[in-house]
Amino acid sequence: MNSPIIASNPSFIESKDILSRAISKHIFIILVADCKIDYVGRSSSKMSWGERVIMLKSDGAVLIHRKTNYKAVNWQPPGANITVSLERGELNIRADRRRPRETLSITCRKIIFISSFLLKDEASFDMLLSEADIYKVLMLYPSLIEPEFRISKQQKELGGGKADITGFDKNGQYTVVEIKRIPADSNSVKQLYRYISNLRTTSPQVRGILLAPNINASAKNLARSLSIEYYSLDLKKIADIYSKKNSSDVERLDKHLF
Amino acid sequence: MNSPIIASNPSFIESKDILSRAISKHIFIILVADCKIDYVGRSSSKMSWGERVIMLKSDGAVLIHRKTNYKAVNWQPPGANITVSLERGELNIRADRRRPRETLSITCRKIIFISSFLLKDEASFDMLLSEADIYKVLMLYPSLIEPEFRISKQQKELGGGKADITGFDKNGQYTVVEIKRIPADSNSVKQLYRYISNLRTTSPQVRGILLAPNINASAKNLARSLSIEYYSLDLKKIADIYSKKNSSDVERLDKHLF
DNA sequence: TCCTATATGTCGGCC
DNA sequence: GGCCGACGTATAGGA
Repeated sequence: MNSPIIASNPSFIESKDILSRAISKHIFIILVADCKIDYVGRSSSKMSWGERVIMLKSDGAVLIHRKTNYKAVNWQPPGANITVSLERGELNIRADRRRPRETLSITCRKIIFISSFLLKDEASFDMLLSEADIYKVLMLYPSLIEPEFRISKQQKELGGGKADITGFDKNGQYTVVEIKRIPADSNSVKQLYRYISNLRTTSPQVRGILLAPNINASAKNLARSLSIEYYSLDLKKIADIYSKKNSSDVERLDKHLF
Repeated sequence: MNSPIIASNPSFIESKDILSRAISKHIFIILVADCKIDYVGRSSSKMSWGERVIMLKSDGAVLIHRKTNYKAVNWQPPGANITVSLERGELNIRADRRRPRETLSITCRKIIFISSFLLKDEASFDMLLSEADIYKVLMLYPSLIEPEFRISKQQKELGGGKADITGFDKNGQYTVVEIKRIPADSNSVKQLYRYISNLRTTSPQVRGILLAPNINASAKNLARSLSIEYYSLDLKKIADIYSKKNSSDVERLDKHLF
């Protein structure tokens, strides 16, 4: 964090100066202002005067937050072109993007507070136990799926980069395994069913196994009616195995599979 | 905006004081801090030290923003229980919620900036031309759907409170109309197909009409193969009609249909 | 409470 | 760049 700028009740001239400079230098800006908002694009919206918190990020993202709710009331994703102007005694901030063509206009009649600064943040964001992580562990220990389960050498591309496993059960029956790291719902069942339904036209005994930490009642019923099996997945056990990856084969899997 | 509090480089003691007071009084807080984040819940994530912007809102919503991207990297929706504590020389902010059980922990080793204030904002947020708005206009002027189209007195509950219209075309053929205010995709087609597919088992000539400002190529193909018709919807025309609602029947529709 | 469908969904994959 | 599918999706509305 170097050279933060903080100004309370700045004039429009001062505000415009701070904003223009910060925007051109891709510096983070927080603004608290009495403003009105116009958005036109895929949808359109309008909001009249009120005090809101506005963030302008270094990548062009724009966020307008009201006093409640966790989502921004209006926004522009990264890459927006941000311009600032003084018009009729009001400070206007516009954020435009093409494809889709969308414009966001913030008209301020009073700047309560403005701050701009650089954020030093190089940390990685680690989502723990992703579906891909579970996949890696199961690939290493197929018996976690089912005793004597053998994984097919050729992993079918089941669409959309999904981390699913195909193989053969102890009776040699071809089996498709779908992994979820969150409770399975009827979509999970339907998805697995889509995968195996055409396989079943030629060999009806193809098994579909859904592995998830949990399943809701309707999904369970749907699975039963579609002859899809559900087994609960012990995420803690998987996490324990995964956490020992330092000296283990998970690293090799990382290299070879991803 | 009354009595805003702004502090640069506050001590932990001072910060905790400001935070505790603001949280108990449900006052908006913006915090810029060098912090690390732990989230455990439906998923889990971890992020080590870095400078981020944190918002604590009056309704219990918590947002952690990094220097880029328009979405918060971690968050807690409204209703979270927020607690602040000093532990081992670090300031910890926890936001917990039940159902689903989720905890978000923000550990700060340096507070760069803290500000708390009330936001005066009573404005309404107006989303213009919703699907329901289009529905109202088409209910008033069925010929916009198709010349001589007659709307069925009994609107079928087609599921999920959908703003869809059923009626009869100029040949007396039963027709289901699905309205989209954004470009139609294959989901739109599939949805309409689900509605009419069982109707078609008894009367195969039932028509399905998809009305949208636009349609993508794959959806168009899917529609053709499922014998669903697509017609483009002139949103501008609809908006023009809708905007004249003051003295018109749209108001009556508002009262009677919603 | 659960289920369903929408969303300015966003995001990331692959083609 | 577009299409497709998952997401800590969130969110609203009905059963």
